[in-house]
Amino acid sequence: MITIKDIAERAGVSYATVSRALNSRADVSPETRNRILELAKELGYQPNAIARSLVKRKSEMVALIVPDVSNPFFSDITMSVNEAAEEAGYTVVVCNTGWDEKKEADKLRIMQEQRVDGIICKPVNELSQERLKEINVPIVLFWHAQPDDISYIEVDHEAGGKLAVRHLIERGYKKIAYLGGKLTSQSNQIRMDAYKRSLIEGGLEVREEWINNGGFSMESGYQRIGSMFRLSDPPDAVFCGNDIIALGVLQYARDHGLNVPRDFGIIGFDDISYASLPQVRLSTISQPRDKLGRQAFEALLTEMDVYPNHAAQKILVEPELVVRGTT
Amino acid sequence: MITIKDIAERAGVSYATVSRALNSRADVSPETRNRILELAKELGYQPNAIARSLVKRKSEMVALIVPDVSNPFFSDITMSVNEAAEEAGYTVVVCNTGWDEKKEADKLRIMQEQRVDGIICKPVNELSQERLKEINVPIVLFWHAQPDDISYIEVDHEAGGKLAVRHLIERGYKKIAYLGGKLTSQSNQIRMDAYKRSLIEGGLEVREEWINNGGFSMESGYQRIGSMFRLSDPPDAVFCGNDIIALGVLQYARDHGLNVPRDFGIIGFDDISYASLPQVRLSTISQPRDKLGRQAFEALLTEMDVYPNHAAQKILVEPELVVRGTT
DNA sequence: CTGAAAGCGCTAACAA
DNA sequence: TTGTTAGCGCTTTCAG
Repeated sequence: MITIKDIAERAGVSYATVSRALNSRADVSPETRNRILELAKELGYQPNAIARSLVKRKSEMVALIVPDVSNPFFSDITMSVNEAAEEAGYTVVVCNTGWDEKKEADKLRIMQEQRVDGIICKPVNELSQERLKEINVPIVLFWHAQPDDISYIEVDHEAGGKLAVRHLIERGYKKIAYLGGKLTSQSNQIRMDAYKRSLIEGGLEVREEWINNGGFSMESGYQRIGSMFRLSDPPDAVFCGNDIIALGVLQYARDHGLNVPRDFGIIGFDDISYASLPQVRLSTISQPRDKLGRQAFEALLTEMDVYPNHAAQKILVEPELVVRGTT
Repeated sequence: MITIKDIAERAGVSYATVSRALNSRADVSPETRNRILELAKELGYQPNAIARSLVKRKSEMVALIVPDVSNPFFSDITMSVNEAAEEAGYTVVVCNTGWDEKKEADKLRIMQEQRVDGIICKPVNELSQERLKEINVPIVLFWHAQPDDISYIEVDHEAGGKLAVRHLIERGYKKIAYLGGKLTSQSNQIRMDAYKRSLIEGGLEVREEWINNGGFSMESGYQRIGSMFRLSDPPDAVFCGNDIIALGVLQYARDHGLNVPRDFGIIGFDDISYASLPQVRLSTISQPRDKLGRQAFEALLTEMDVYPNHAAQKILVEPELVVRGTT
């Protein structure tokens, strides 16, 4: 591997001069500059970013830590964060926690050891105060974070929940169920609360047996709606905590000959790409992933700017109702 | 940020000793070892991976360069590479090229400057000899690479193409079209050749107007099958270069009241997760993404082992026919 | 405009 | 078992 010293030797200058030329600083004579640049190209010189990072104390890398890259929602987010980062000259390290808090802690640690300049993270559960204390790097969360000094960005789940339930009510459904994700998920909580409130506002009853929280998977949705249909008084519509769950429900409906949306209404949350597929056409609450990703990165940028102070940005992105075939 | 020197000072030892203790090397007395470890924890010491990388000339990072992370196929690959890498103690940097060769070249360069220990790459097009020369890092490609000294892993597209077309013929379709991806894509070429050969073997005619190559998107599939249906003699089945294209075709069929599979047969390639969705049920050729990802990383590991020599692994993964509702 | 020299934080000989 | 020392490849004062 060839270094600036090699170039310096051949050019007959000190390696400090090479460094200056390569970084196109003004205080180098055009002649030596060009000579060095040519030599660098000729020798196939590749700057060592590691060495540079060490002295500059900046890696030009940011970490994106998500629970599941293969989940379309997060892969869209990954995409848009990547785009924004690239424009700003940053490289993104994508980490997968697999919804495992231990792994999450590991990734958080590893990324700090790698001295990334900042972290964007969708935590599995709420990050404890201790864990937050341990993080001494600019960070932006996809989460309704409580601490004042932490920046977050999120969709307005409250508004989203209302949107969904009101829509169901307008469509004439009377027995609306909620099939949520993990109970520990705060956004799930918020959606569920909005669900309950909207039900009451709409003059409908809140029935505990129509509320169920569990995994964020198709299988889980399939299973859980199945149990609900075995109730003596089953629901006639369901608001799902995310589209994946809704897809499971749709599959169940299909397998059991239910007519959607006539006999049973389904609305999801997220608007993942599946949702718009032919013969899926899931009604849902759209989270604008491109906006989320971009804004998250921009928030991180300003956070990095003011670090170690905090910009404390609290960004709430408005969701949107998308009506398709299942309601 | 606290360093080993800080710890050394407090512990009253040289910082070399601290380094030894922290790396749990044998030649440190248990007492000093424990003292140092405690001190490190107490001070919240976080090793600087950058500094370590600089001296060890290893970053414990590998790059995964793909055209589109948000494409379910690649996000699955990303997932499985990630898993395998993690088990081996590596961190994965995921890069997105957006099917843009210029960007690809950039990413390749940047990753080398970051001194990743290895690269797994799905090139947009075939990498030129020059470009290959410029890469002085262990690399594994998702591609039928020609050079003897380059390792690659790929699905056996030839076998996949045969599988698809033979299946269509068995089902009784007589006028089978091919809707491929970019003509410059070698795997697309191979599938198309297999398509033609299988047609001939099956006693069917190869008609140029039933062959069309274009973008790997739903929109593209939708548009292109539309043009084909406007032919005076349209096809009665189509083998699509990937599932995304097939999804576009399915949408077209649905929008135009075609009965699939009775009037028109559709088979895709990849078996992305959409394919198994309720009311999609796309017949397809499955590429085992978990296996692809894992094996790619393992190949990279042995490649890194023997570097700068080459292991020259040529791995062909067998695809599988998955029959669902569209054929 | 250029060179000398001091580090960035760490590992790894080589001595002691 | 521990300390001393020389770097890894680069940026950045500070002189000249």
